[in-house]
Amino acid sequence: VTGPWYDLALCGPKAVRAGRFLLEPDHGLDELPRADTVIVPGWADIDQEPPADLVDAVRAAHEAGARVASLCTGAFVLAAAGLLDGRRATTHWHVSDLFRRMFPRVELDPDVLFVDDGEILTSAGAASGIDICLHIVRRDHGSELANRVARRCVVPPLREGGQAQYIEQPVPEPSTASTAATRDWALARLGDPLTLTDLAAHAGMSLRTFARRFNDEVGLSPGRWIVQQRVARARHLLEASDLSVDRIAGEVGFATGASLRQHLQATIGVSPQTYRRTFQTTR
DNA sequence: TTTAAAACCCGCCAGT
DNA sequence: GTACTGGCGGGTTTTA
Repeated sequence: VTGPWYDLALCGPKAVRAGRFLLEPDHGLDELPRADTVIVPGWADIDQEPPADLVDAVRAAHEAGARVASLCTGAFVLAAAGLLDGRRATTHWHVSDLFRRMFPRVELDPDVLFVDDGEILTSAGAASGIDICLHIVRRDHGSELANRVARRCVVPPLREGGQAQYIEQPVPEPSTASTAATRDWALARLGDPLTLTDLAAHAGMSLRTFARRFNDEVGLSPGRWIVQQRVARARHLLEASDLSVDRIAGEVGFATGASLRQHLQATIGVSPQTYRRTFQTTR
């Protein structure tokens, strides 16, 4: 199957400078309501009102039935247009406090890479714009094509975890960031059954404290982290080995092949066989 | 595929 | 009062 799958146009009121580049729009803002999908990129002057003509054009596009997505601080434009009122949304974690003050009616989730609320989508900091665009491709054309696009761009088909793992932790003192040793320990025996109780015992903490520290330091719960590590290792084995799916499942610590299938389906939306066919180097 | 048991997660709260 | 710990309940997810 070959493209083009989308017809891309850059729309804006005038040429804009983005760092050292000058972006020359193909169309004015009056073209926006004719689009199927409108993507609003990061907005520089977030503490000022976005231009009224831009806000109006985005609102008009939405009313005309367009799907509207924002990248990074582009969420401020969507919010100013009222499109996010009462909806879940996200933006760059660094500006989440300001965003909350300016748009209290938006249900802001600063912990995710992107939010898909049907016809309105918002994404977090710069690189998560790639995640949301891949997500849109996946929605429109399926996982297999999305994965091929990801592969072509040399990015992961789907990143796990939220923004929290990228936020600087105020006090990650090596001696006190003490789930790190337990994470190494767990990775070394990922193929064995590992329970939260085992991990907490290794760290010398109660279940509750271990889970809480882990969340603070990693941005994921222990259980999710373990599954994510197992899936990552399984993906590697699917790409690089000829082992059977059941064998790989056992190898990375899933009790059954069914379990691996289910988690792979949940994280990247494909079966192990499909994944292998897409990513295994030709032999 | 379905299902019951086990494990996990997280808000809540009392104790230090 | 504040910061942290850790047990509990029960809703959710995962396993077998």
